[in-house]
Amino acid sequence: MSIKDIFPIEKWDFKSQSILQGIPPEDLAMLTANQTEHLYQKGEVVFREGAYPSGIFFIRSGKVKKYKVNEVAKEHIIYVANTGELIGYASVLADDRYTDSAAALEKSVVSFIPKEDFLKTLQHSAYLNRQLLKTLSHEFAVLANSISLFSQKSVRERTALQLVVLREKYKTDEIGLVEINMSRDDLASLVGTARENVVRVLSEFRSKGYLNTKGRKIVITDVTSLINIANYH
Amino acid sequence: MSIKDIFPIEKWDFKSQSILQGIPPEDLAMLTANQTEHLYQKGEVVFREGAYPSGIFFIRSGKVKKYKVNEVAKEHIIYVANTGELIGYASVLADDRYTDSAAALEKSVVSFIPKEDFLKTLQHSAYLNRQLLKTLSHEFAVLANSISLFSQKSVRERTALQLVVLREKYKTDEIGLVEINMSRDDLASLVGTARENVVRVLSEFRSKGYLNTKGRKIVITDVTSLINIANYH
DNA sequence: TCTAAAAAGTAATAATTGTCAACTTATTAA
DNA sequence: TTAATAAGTTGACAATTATTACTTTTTAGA
Repeated sequence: MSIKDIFPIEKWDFKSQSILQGIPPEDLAMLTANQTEHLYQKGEVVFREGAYPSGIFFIRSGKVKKYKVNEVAKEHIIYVANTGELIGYASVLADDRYTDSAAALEKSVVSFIPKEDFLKTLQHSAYLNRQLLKTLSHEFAVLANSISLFSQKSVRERTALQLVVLREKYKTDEIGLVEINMSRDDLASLVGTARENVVRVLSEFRSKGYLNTKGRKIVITDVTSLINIANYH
Repeated sequence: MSIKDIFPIEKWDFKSQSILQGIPPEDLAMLTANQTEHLYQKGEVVFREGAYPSGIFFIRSGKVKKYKVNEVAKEHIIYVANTGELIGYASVLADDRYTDSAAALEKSVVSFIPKEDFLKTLQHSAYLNRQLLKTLSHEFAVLANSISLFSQKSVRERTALQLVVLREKYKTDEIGLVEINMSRDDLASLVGTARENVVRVLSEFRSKGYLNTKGRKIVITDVTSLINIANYH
């Protein structure tokens, strides 16, 4: 049984991978003509909120957090972008500054595509246009889900849900046990609460046998129970 | 002094008005060829989450709330759409069911444009494509702001902020005092808390001279103080 | 492999928010 | 106009969440 039968993962995942999948080769060539590749260390910033976008980013490997920082320097993670996803493009399209920051959650390889190439390709490629509209609309729905998550669920429920979502994101090709490798601080700012609360909830889940932890690593052993706690009908 | 000098209203407002503004006449003609108009009474539902979209909606007059309903039938308002805004189009573009519901907050006139006309116009109009991409990207940023609002601000701060935003939405053409005419239940589900909490915060603001209330109507007399409470730097 | 430094985990307590009950003020329809 | 109904308001209290202070474990570098 796949998790998709019991949990609507698509409500929480952007799948911007699809943007470049199936793109006509000549459009892709135009888009990637001047791309550059860069290795980001864990914690390294890809772009910062408020800066003017000079291009878009494609995650070749690794994971990147998208987050906002408040007045007292506390982070709030809006989304965890995975290998194959495109980030930073909405700000280019809105002709606005970056509205959030992005930083590598683990060692990641990211390609940079200059704004000019992106916009030029957009003028030529009906396919890219269509895919962007479709993807953005979906991402919009995902964010709307996140908002009601915050306004209507408890810390315990939100933690359970984010763990289920993270488990999907940390899955590797080989089927087997999934290790979620994320600091408690990052997990807390994803759930939207204090680190202590996340730790407490994790302890409870551990004691009930839903998961194991080893240092920062989390292995979920009973997804079904977590899905029930997240209360998704 | 305009409010724009002290408060970034664009961070909280979709401005999807711009989608149809400046559209070439022939594109507009194609889009609106088969539109129908309908008067919605206060509270009447325009579309419901989970339904398959058959078209998009243009608000000719009035205000429409976009909301989600949870398992215990509690509403959460994601956004208040105003006269001139387009709604329901993201679901058509994502080729998905409606991901939220829409209902009139006051007597409203709404035009319906069939999905086929919308998609056909989209294939012909580079302008519409560009505007939609730009608008969706901006709306995405607005939702991201709402998420951090929830995760990082108290009920009191959120209430202050939503009042400032609502004041802009309830402004009429004539300059003068603005009456926010919204039920406490709707205001509470916009702020994301219980009705009682919103009432309490309103009482405090009233006693401090930031606003007056008369029944459900709210008149803000000191926006600056509210902006300071919302803590927007 | 040893050892600081960083991160994870725990407990107690304070602050905020949610819920219930009672009551007052508006609104609506007979 | 008035009775009935709905909506708004207030207070008390319970539940949840944040904060502070601290111990234990893990990690990364010498």
